[in-house]
Amino acid sequence: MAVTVLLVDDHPVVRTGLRAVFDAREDVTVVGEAATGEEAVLLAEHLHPDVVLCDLRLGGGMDGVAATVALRALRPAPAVLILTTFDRDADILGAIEAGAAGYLLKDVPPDTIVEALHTAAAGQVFLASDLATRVMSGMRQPRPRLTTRELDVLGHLVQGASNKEIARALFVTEATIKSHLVHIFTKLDVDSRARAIHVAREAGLIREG
Amino acid sequence: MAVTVLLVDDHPVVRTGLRAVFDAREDVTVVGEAATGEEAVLLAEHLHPDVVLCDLRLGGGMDGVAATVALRALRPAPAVLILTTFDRDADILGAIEAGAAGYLLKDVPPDTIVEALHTAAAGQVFLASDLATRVMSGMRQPRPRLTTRELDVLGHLVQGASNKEIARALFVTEATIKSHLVHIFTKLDVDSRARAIHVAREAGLIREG
DNA sequence: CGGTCCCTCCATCAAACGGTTGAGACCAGA
DNA sequence: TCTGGTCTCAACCGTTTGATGGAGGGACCG
Repeated sequence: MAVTVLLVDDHPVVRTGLRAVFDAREDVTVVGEAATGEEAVLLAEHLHPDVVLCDLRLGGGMDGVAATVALRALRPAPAVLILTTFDRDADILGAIEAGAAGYLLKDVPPDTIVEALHTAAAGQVFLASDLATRVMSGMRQPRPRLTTRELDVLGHLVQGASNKEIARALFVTEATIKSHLVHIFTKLDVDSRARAIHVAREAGLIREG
Repeated sequence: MAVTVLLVDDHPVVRTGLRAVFDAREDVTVVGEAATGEEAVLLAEHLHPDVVLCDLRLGGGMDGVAATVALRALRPAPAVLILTTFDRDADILGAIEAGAAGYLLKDVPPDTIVEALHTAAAGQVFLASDLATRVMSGMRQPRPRLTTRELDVLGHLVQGASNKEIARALFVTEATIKSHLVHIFTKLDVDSRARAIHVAREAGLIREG
């Protein structure tokens, strides 16, 4: 029997391409398309697709990870398959943690996407082999958990602000910023602000990747 | 008469989508597809398309900008239209400087792509209005030109290296690094390494965007 | 050949930064 | 109630950084 799929991507061209691929096959049925995460949740609620095929970067305020969380909270919950161009470890881990049933890069051949759809519909997880090994190694060293305040400081840090400037921006003393920085450095296992900026970007702890 | 187009994108799904869009129209004819820059140049040499529709990020060693330069060197030279997801100023400026006839974001409606194809085929430049204003403002403040050595130093800088570490890595004295940094700071108009990292990323002076 | 970059290096010095220790206040959960 | 985590602040000290001003050699070019 055919797997029912909801396409979610803010690029009309990509949706058209996916629909063209699936329409040519018997074993996959596209039941709808959405351009944003909000739209995707609304449609999934009514269409009950087996799988939602979702991009990570979406137009609206809701990104792919947030959309995944919302979709998995539905009853019955569709499987969510992430299809995107970004292969940063942080993105992949974030998606898996959010409950995604798989992570695909857009440069894979169409047959692989179909294969992943069936795997996801069967309740299993599909990960490309090279990604899988990276995820496993990433699991061993879990992403550092920064507090909201520390993320505030980090946000200014990556923009090149000095301690004094961060202090002014957050309405606290420079001593407080230093204290936060000590914790940040410890959690990120670095010993300088410059390196903190680097690993923060690598770990995907900040927006605008 | 129909515009002949060569599609260049490393994502099969996107190529399929574009082909589906164009095949449904009378005024655009797809004459070929390529997944890499090298392939694109080879095909363009034989197929003589009016326009090459090209992604910025390509699989092979040649990116969209390099491919644009190579394509524009052909005789007769096809118009090159960049279609991508990245809207960083540095990418857009780089493409225009390389001789692209336009820059489109993948979230535009298909009709806009067709419109841009006709504009490019007619020898004119097509830029989305919001991008156009940014390009103009960017032209006023041209991208800073760093020497190769300065880029070496910057490369280590953005990875969080200290002056001492950069000196060791480049087999020179710390004093030399400081000297380079003074020049880098001057050119980037900053006064701290952290801010230099930030504006270097913004300006697209370093790899791995 | 002289000029202009570029790369290299030196010395000095104030300011900023990183690391440390210690501590009080608040709040949520055991 | 006490504990743990978070956020806040302070004082101290050694190191790094950035600014300043110079200098020599090599490469390229008109």
